[in-house]
Amino acid sequence: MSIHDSPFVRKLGAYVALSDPELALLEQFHQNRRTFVDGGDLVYEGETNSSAYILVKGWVCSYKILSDGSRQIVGFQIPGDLLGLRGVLFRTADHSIEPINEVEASEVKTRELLGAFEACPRLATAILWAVSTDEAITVERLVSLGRRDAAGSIAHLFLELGARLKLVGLATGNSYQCPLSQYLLADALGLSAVHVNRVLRQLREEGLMTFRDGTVTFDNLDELVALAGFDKAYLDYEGPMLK
Amino acid sequence: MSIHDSPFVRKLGAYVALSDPELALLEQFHQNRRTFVDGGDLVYEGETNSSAYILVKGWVCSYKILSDGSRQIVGFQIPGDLLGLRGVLFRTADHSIEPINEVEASEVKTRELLGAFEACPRLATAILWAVSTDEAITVERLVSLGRRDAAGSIAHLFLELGARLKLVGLATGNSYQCPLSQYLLADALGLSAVHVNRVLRQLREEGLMTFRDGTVTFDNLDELVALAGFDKAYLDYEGPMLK
DNA sequence: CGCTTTGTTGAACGGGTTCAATTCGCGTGG
DNA sequence: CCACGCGAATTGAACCCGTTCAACAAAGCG
Repeated sequence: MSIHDSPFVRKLGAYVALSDPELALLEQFHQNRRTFVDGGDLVYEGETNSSAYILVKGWVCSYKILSDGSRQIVGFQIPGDLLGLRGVLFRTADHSIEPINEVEASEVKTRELLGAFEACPRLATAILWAVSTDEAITVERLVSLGRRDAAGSIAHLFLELGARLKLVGLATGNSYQCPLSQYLLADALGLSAVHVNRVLRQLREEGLMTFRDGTVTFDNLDELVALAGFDKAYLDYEGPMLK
Repeated sequence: MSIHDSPFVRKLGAYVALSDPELALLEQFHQNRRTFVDGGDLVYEGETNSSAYILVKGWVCSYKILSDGSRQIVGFQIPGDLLGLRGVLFRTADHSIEPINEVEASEVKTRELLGAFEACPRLATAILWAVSTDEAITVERLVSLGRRDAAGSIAHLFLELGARLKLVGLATGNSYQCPLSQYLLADALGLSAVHVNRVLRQLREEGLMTFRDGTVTFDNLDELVALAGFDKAYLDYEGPMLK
């Protein structure tokens, strides 16, 4: 399997044209493959000198635990995403990262990553683009928490995940496999699991979308997009922007 | 006035040791100084080929308008912050940027910025660090919207702003000047202005903090920090990390 | 086969919204 | 100098979206 098959490498290449030495460095990043399952987090909040990971297979979520014991999920990551970068850049991880299903990820240690930035600063430029996409996603989630109601917020999240999965070739048409539980959704949406359940039923009964047995189906895409105020522009990229 | 006096340059230098050519490029960035007042946004959502700005004086907010007319403020920026980077990287701005008081900012045009990334990729590395700090701030705001109650959320925002102002030398001790209206606070916190007003009164009457006539005062810092679950670690940086 | 996790539904409660009215400071024009 | 208008702050009362508590069903698993 070639390095070019990695969704992560293809993503970076879409932002910045990559030279051979840069591709070689990225190949290095993929050497240390690890597997994670339920129970063992990839990164723990507060951990120092945590590694970054390139997610190859499966889903993870990034989250924070509050002093009252409640939890806020900051985002979900899917194959091709880079995890735990802030933990490397700032020496201490400001959030935990938990596998949602069976996960395979390439570990990139602090020294490797910073060394790569020294050797090929253009790589850092490409990663700047990737991080900016992540930030756009985080901002949309923030808007959902602040100003969208529960139905709009849920619809927006499923539309976002669908669009992101399509970009890495893991979804086609109007449905996709989704390993999230209603509890995970609740912690991501700032809602209770009970209410997530009710709103999912409502969306299903209104013929907008169905989430059942790990499968999301968009039954009426146009109305769902209108309800969520969803505009996929923030996820798309066309490149390379830097030759 | 030397280029080293710019809070923005000092911040980047704290992440990555900057060479003379890199400092010269940053000096270029400061050539095109502009002034903004109430009514004219620096960047409009949907605008193509918008510029980036280095904020020199005054405060701005980044926001999005939803289809129902409501607004979500994504963040506040203060002197030393870089604005509108995503609008440059992705050709289209995904949010608007509005001046809150009288603002001075150095405009950095798309070509300048991308040209600088070509010429000095280490600059992009430094900006990657800056963007990651911004993302950490956005994530904390997301946590507030999702899981903190109104009082905790308000307290957290004021503590965050105080800590950020201290880092650029615009606050000392237990108080600072704050140009935000209760309407701006409401749009940032996902609350109504009415409720912001009530919670501010409650915080004042409980002796925790006072926000009046444009001045924030922390009357009981310890209890306020506890109420907000505030940990300033995500704002601090010690560098340079890359020599 | 019992135990745990996830999903489902009902009923009562509550934090925050909405609507509405009042006050206060301040700039502007007559 | 004062009347007027306007944005921001303030407060009360009714309402509602989402929470909490509680019970039960269904599925997976040792």
